[in-house]
Amino acid sequence: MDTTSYRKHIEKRIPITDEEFNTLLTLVKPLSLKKKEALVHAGELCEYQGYIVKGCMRSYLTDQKGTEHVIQFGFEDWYIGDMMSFLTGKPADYTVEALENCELIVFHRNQADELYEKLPGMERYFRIMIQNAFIAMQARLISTMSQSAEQRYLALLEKFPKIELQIAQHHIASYLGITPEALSRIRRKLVQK
Amino acid sequence: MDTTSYRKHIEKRIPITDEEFNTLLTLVKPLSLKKKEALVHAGELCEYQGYIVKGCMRSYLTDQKGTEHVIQFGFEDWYIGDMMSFLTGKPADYTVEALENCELIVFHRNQADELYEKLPGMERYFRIMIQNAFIAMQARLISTMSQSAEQRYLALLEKFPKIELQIAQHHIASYLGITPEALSRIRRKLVQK
DNA sequence: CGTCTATTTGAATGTACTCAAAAGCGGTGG
DNA sequence: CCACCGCTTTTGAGTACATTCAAATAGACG
Repeated sequence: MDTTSYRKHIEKRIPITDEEFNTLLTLVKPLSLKKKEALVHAGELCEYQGYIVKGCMRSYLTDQKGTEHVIQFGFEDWYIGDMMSFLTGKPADYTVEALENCELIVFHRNQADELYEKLPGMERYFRIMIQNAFIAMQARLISTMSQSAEQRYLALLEKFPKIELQIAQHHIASYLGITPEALSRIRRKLVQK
Repeated sequence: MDTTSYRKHIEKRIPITDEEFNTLLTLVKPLSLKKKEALVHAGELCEYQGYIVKGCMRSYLTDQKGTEHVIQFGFEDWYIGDMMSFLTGKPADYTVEALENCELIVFHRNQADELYEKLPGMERYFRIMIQNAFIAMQARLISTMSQSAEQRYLALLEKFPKIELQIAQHHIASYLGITPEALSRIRRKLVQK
């Protein structure tokens, strides 16, 4: 598997030597997922955090009524997984599923201690990753609280102009926190303008 | 100022010697805020992260229409501040305000490098703090997306049974993402049962 | 081509919102 | 100690937006 983008992603945040990167590669492994396969199912322990080399994924929660809620999409060069479960060892709340055939580089939670011991710099790298995830999550909460569904949809399109080519409308609706019917009506209204 | 709870908070997550803790104390400072005073105003740089020794606070965002949205409450032994601004150096989105007279221990962003250099273990401590913040934020997003306002209100009461003694109802409504009128009606309905 | 799923459309319903006004409560000064 | 003021909470009426349920249309895939 091509690890170029993975290395670049790390080097953007912390310095890393060839030797260190090779050590890192002994602690992670490639994983292919076919469309609809999952990295983790809700209720299981999330053993891996995945770096997406190719493809796109979604993590979602199924509520008491059986409705799915998309928590996050993952695109190339993003991390995905149930962070809570991975970090705490509790069962995952989310299912993390491939929306198309995907290539991941995955990191097992049992190797976290070894990783931080052998490559202390990675502690900072993961801190930065989590910071970014936190900031993104907070931005999303704010937009949910302070904007209309239409505004959120437009903001999403602005941020990811090609999202509708990759991701089904009902998944986008779920991410926005509305029903597919509601999104369909918003789209119709926007086209009419 | 009494730093016992602060030290305990750290020791729960990482080992720290007397000497290290004393070093840490040279890098932070106590700060008192009177009711309604702010640690940071939206639009300014958030220079400090605050550890709340005593009192309670809220961070909130004011949207285009002038409506305030409570992002987070901070109670004793919690951190508060605009993480995004603190970490990135961009202007804060939130105002972080004391809801009653407060005692904080604050950490200045310019001292972050020095802190991590002198006390490398703190890198892990802050990673854990951010992880927890992320997990909490995500849980909140999920509850906003998958539960009714009434369910969210009941869940909040369960988590913080005494919250209504400390925090005004309209702030709680704002935190729940509804208007004060809507919360008042939910409460009436619950009492009638 | 046929089947299954996704998307669109329609109609009725519901939840929370806005605007407006009344009631309640707490603190301050006379 | 009471009267007043400002702010919070409650209540009412009308409205907007998204939901639910149901059905029709469109697309994707074997």
